[in-house]
Amino acid sequence: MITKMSLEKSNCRRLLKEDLDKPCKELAMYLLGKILVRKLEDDKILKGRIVETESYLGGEDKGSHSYSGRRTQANEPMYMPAGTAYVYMTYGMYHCFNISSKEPGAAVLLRALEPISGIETMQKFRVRKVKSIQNEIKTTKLCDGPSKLCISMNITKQNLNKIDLTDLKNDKMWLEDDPDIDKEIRIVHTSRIGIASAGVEWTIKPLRFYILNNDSISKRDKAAEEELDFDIH
DNA sequence: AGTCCGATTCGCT
DNA sequence: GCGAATCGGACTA
Repeated sequence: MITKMSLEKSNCRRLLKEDLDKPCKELAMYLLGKILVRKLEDDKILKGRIVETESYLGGEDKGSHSYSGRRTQANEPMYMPAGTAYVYMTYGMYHCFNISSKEPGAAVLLRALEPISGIETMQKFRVRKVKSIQNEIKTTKLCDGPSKLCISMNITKQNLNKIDLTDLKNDKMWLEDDPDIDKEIRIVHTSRIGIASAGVEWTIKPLRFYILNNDSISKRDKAAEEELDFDIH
């Protein structure tokens, strides 16, 4: 019994400040394959493997909330130390969850997770409010979007904005190494989603990253995937 | 105090 | 593929 516990512990190393203290783009790629762990009020544990991320740089990045140095109460977490949660509300009803990077004003948006555990609980959070459709959501569709993953893992601004994911005293949400990660994963680099108003130049920059052939991706880019194949063969 | 809009999702066509 | 839902907060005056 004791053996099993220590085994689990060594397999699931919690990520620390030094692990996340990386430049934004580097952090976005580093986070792929890592496990996001959420502990609910009732001690239920939810886990999902990070499979899609986006970098939002500071300063010159027209797609970023911190474009041209904009700094407000709402985007303050983008300027906080690496590993800080930046949760904001969008469209008046959804949340997006970011992790701040080493550079002030730059953060990584989590766009998709592959559900690992607590899937029944995620289903409950995702239950539709409309009565007409009540069929179960496919597991791969539970967290295949930035706001869907927030709903599934009960991530809200009120809950978790500004928490330090690397603080060992924080038991609400943190990151872990994935003991089961496939070492052969290939990363697709492509354009970001939903920032058309930032203009083409900043939309087409390859600042979105996802794990090739994963079923929980929000939006595949077949052209970029073929390019990747070409590069490798 | 008023306006404008979004790093989205969902249901329907 | 399209339009509606829905509201906090930045920005303008």
